[in-house]
Amino acid sequence: MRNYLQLARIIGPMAGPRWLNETEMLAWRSFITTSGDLIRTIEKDLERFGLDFGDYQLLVMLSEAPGHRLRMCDLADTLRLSRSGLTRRMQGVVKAKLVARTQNKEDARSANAQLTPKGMALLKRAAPHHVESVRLQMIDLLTESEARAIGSAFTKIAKHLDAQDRAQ
Amino acid sequence: MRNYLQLARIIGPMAGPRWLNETEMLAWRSFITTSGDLIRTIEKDLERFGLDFGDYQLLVMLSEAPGHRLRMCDLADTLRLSRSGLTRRMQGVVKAKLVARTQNKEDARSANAQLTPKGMALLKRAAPHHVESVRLQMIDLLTESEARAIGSAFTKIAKHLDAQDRAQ
DNA sequence: CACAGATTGTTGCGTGCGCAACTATAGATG
DNA sequence: CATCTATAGTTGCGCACGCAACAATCTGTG
Repeated sequence: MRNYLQLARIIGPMAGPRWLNETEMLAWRSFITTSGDLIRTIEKDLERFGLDFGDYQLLVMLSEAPGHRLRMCDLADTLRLSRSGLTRRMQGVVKAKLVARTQNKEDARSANAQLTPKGMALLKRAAPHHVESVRLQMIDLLTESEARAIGSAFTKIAKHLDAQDRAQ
Repeated sequence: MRNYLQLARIIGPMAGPRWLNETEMLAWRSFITTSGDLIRTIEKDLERFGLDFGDYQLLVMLSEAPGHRLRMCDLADTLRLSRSGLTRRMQGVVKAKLVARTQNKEDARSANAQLTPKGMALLKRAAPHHVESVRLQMIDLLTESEARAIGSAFTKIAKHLDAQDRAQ
């Protein structure tokens, strides 16, 4: 019993839950409740191009890759999709001729996703509207310092998640 | 042609896309890529209680409602679920006896979701771990001013989405 | 070279969700 | 009071996704 009391003194008063204060609670709750609504709204603005948010992100990632091309598994990683999830999502954009499947000369297991000229053209048409939508629903509502804070905050969070992941 | 040039002078240089600057781009991209990862990680920490993130939010909303009880449609609204989505989600928590369906005396169309003592007990057990998880993965990584900025930013975004919604 | 283990992509299956259609009830309007 | 419209909840259906199992291929070690 004395051991327990000593431990308690070391790790604090029962190490009781460190509840969130008002500022922290607002940060967490507003983030949780709003982020989904925000993304859904921005996704709606993409509908007229026949794209959903996942398709758009896929096109963007390819457009930024060397040769407008990525191995399936690398693309899955950047999109936070499982390999099977990407297989299914590819079916849509391939059918729409926005992306083509090509084979990888160096590794026969692997396949490439290759942005087609049609896909690039659609992306170029959609991007200005999408950016305007992101501005209207989010960015233009923020002060400079809020934008900076969000950037630094989520960058830190991402680094932390990554480090944790790497350590299994 | 002269008309076009005059118009251009009025609305600006082709009203070309207002691309995001570096700060804005970082805010948007870090938010988009990280928020999903963050939520998935926090959801994993809830698994040992047999809850997913949706279940947990449902229990929290009920626990904060008067009488630990909400009409189905009000609960659906707060959870950002469709009515059918809530019907299905309820099946899980009702089967687990965490929530009970009760009838509404004032409106026979309507049903109530009622948090059970067992549900409340589970929430009380899970909450400290969940809060610790939220701290570890997000809140404790933020400076005071970042937390404040995220709170005010997402609150503004939510208000704006709401106002837009109300105006159809 | 042979073969064990890792990596890549696909498929079957289960799950969670939204939409549209439906039923039941409430409220409004003649 | 009759009826018409709005609201609450459920069900059928389709879709996107992850997991586990699988086939094909690559890599490393003897």
